[in-house]
Amino acid sequence: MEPIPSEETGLGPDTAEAPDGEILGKMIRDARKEKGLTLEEAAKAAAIGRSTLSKIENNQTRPSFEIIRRLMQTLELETPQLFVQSSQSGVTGRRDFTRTGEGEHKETTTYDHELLCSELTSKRMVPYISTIKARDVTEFDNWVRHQGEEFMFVLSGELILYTEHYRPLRMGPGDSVYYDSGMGHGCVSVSKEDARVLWVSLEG
Amino acid sequence: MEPIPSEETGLGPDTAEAPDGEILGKMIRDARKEKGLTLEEAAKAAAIGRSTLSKIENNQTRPSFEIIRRLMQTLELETPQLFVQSSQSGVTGRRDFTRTGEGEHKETTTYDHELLCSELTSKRMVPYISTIKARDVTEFDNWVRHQGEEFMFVLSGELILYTEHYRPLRMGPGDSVYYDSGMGHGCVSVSKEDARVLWVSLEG
DNA sequence: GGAAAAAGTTTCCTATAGGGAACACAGCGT
DNA sequence: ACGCTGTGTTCCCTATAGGAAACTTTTTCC
Repeated sequence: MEPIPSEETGLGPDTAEAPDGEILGKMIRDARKEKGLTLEEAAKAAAIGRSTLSKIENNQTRPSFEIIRRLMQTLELETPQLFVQSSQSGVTGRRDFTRTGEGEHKETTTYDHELLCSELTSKRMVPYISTIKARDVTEFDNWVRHQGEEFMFVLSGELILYTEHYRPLRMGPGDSVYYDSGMGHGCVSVSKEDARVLWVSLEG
Repeated sequence: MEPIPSEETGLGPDTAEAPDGEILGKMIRDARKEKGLTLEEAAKAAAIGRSTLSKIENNQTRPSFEIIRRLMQTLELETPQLFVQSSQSGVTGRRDFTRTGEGEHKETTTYDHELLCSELTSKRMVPYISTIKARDVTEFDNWVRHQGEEFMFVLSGELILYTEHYRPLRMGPGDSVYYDSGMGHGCVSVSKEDARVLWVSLEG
C-alpha cells in the first residue's frame, strides 16, 4: 500500500454535473431494504400499490408528493435527504483536511481552542477541539451562549458540563451531548489534567 | 420555567404528522406571498406552469414530488416544515446526553454506526460514531452521497477517505476533514483493526 | 432437480397532473 | 365611463401516475 501524499485545504474542482433524480429511487429502495421489507409489505404499509413502489424505486415514474410523503413515514426516512440536488451549500464539491494538531489555535484563560478547518465562510458547521484547563471552580459564573445547536464529544479527561435549566453533567471520554447552545453553558475540567473535547457548533 | 427533566434521554415529541391536503396549499401560498412573488414569477422561477401553481395553492391537485421539490427551492421553504407541522425550533432549551457506548446501533456490512443522540427530529446535525470494519478492498465501489455537509474526526485506526474528484486521503487518529457530503464518499480501514471515526452530518 | 411460494416487474387502463390559453377581475390612469 | 395592465382562475388536452392483474424472476423447500 503506497503512501498517499497529504494535500489540501480548501479548494477542489467544481462538481459541475448535477446529480439528477435518479438517486431518489435508490434511496427509497435502500431504505426499504434496510428495514427488511418486501415491496408488498412496504406498499401496504404506505397504502400504495406494489407496482407503484416498484416503479418509483426504478425511477420509472415521477411520484406525487403525497406518495412520497407516505413512503417517508413508513420507511422513516429523514426528510431533507430526499430533496437531493438543491445544494445552496458553500462547500459544494469541497474537502478541507486538517492534520492532527495543525489547526489554528485560539487561547483564553480557560480554554485552548483548535479550529479543525482552514476557513469558515463556506461552512455551516464549526468543528474544533478545546482543551479545557484544569482549575478549581466552586461557583460557576461564566455562561457562554450563542444562538444555535451544539454537539460535544469528550476525547479525554473528566469534566462537568454546566447547562442552564439542567443539573451539572459529569462526563468522561466517549460521552457526548447535544444541546441548544442558546442556553447558557460551560465546562469545567475535574480531572488533574486538562480535558479535551471535540465541539461541533451550528449557528441559527 | 420548565421543570427540569430528570433523565437525559429521549425528548421531543415525534410528530411525524404531515399537512394533509388542506394545509399544503396554504403553506405554499404563504411562502410565496412572504417572498412577495406573483404566481407568474414563482412559477417561472420554479420552472412550472402558472396554472399548476394556482391549483396547488388551492389544493385542487395532488402535485408530484418533483414539483414540490422545485417550489421548495425557489420559495426557500424548510423541508421538514412541509412534512411536520407544529414543533419548530426543536432543540430549544434541550439537552440530550449519550453515555459512551449507549447510543443506538445500526450495522451494515462495512460500518457499525452508533448514533450519539436519542432522537433526530428536533436536531439539525446528526452526530454518530462509526466503526469501519477492516477489510480488503481493491476497487472502491460503494459511494455514499447525501446532500449536505459533513465533518469527520478520526478517533482510532488508520483509514483512507475516498472522495469524488479528490485523491484518496489517508488519515490517522486526530485527523479530521470537512467536506461536501453530496460528493460521493466512503472510507476503508487500512489498519488491521477496525477504525473508529466521529461523524457530524448536516443536511441540506 | 423440480414444484411451490415469494419477490419483483411489466402491462394495461383509468383518473388526473401539468401546462397553454382563454377567461375573470381587480386596480389605475386618462 | 373606457381601455390597459397585472394577477389569479378555469378550461381543455395530452402525457402520465397509480393500481390491479398478468407475467417473470428469485427463493425456498421437498
